[in-house]
Amino acid sequence: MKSNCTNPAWIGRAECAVCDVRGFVLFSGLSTLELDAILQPIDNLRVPQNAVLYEQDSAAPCVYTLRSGLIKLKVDLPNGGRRIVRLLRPGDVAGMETLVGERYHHTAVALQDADVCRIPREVVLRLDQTNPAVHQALMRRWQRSVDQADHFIVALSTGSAEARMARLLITLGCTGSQPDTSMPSREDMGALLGITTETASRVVAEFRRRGLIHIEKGDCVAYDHAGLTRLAQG
Amino acid sequence: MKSNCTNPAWIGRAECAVCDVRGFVLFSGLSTLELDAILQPIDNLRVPQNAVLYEQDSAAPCVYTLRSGLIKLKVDLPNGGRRIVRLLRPGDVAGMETLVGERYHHTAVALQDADVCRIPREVVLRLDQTNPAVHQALMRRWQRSVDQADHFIVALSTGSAEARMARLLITLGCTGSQPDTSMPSREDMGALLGITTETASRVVAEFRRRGLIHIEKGDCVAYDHAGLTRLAQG
DNA sequence: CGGGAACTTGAACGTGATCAAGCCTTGTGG
DNA sequence: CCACAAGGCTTGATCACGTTCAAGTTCCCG
Repeated sequence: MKSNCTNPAWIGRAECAVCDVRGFVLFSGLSTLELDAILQPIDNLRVPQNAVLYEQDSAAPCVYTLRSGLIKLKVDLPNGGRRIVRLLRPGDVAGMETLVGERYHHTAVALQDADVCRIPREVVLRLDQTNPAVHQALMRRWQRSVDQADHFIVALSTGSAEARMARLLITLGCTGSQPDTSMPSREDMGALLGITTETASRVVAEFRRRGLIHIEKGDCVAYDHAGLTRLAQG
Repeated sequence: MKSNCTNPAWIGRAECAVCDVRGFVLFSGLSTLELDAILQPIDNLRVPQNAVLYEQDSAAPCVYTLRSGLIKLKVDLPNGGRRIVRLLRPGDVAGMETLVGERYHHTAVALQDADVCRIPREVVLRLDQTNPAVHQALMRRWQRSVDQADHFIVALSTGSAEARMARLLITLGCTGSQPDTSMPSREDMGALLGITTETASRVVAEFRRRGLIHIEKGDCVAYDHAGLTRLAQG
């Protein structure tokens, strides 16, 4: 991880003003001038795949906005297992619990190389109080977290393994941009859906045989979206 | 349901100032004077058991604070089933999605007779902008929703039926006050845990045989808290 | 090319779903 | 006050699905 925003010599600083997430992230309501004023304490970090962004129950001084990549929030279970409770994509915010509490509620790990901005709690709180647009954006983010959590309950923790997997693939595809998406490991899929790694593997294999998905080199897939939607029903 | 706060003749209006939830609900930061000024558009409702407070996807003009009782938020599944995604207790807020959106995301139904205050979106938004304490309270409520949703994923949708049921009973017991708590129907338990009504019934019966719980007249239980905790592990 | 991790596959087992009765409680009308 | 109907709860028998444990296999990286 390297830091940028706090380095006065970093010419990339200006990039924040044109940052491609700027339009839909926390500070979208700020003028370039305002933006510049608060950039000082903000760090831009690269989080390599599988790196831990923060650990559950550790002190939580900062929130993070995701500029690119994919991040999972997981919870460690008493019996040694783990459960993934959220997937964050570009534009999402991680660690908002710092705004009303002391510690992180999850462990955040990059599923794909990620690019994040680290923002001290105080900066967000101050902006939240002074700038209505930021405040509005913050409320939206919070509601978004709730919606995503609900989606995990309703879509990814309900019904047969087959139905859950279909819904997961559809959810991943919703990233929008490309028609194909990179796939998490079978182990992560298991932790996402509340099933074992083996079952995840079997279901994916079966989907492949039926021609519902197609795995190219590496980890990308193309869908028979209609067929998956049918399976997702239950 | 009868209305109170909007009725000028309602002497109970003063009760809001001494309302027992006042200390830990949205408006805890307001003076009695401020409180009085905003009371006008607020309705106090009684929601009988099994009554619907609001319907999923319907227009959402208001948020509701729960003063007493128990409310479930459920989602209807494409295949006809339903899944309960949250349980609200006194002090919780329902329908916060109205603050950033147009429609309710769940159907809210009273599990026990409930007493709620209905507050128009505009009132909350205005207070949120003008009163820092209200704003702070709102953020806490939002985070609380997220935490509760996470709990449903991690505790109530993970592991064997037995473990889930144990965690549910512990969660219900956490209401705190009495040592015994009223139990939801077997059907609701199923919808809470993502299992069938029959399995819910079997597990409860088995718990009873083992002396882990005890069901008195009506729908109240007393726990062997230690034993349940052991089962909850996995 | 070799070693390791992730993935795949198989066979046996166990848990929960399903379908189908029966039972108990509650409320209603004769 | 009893009888009966209705809905929720319980229980049983069977079956399917997912877990578990144990090999293989493939892929990737050094």
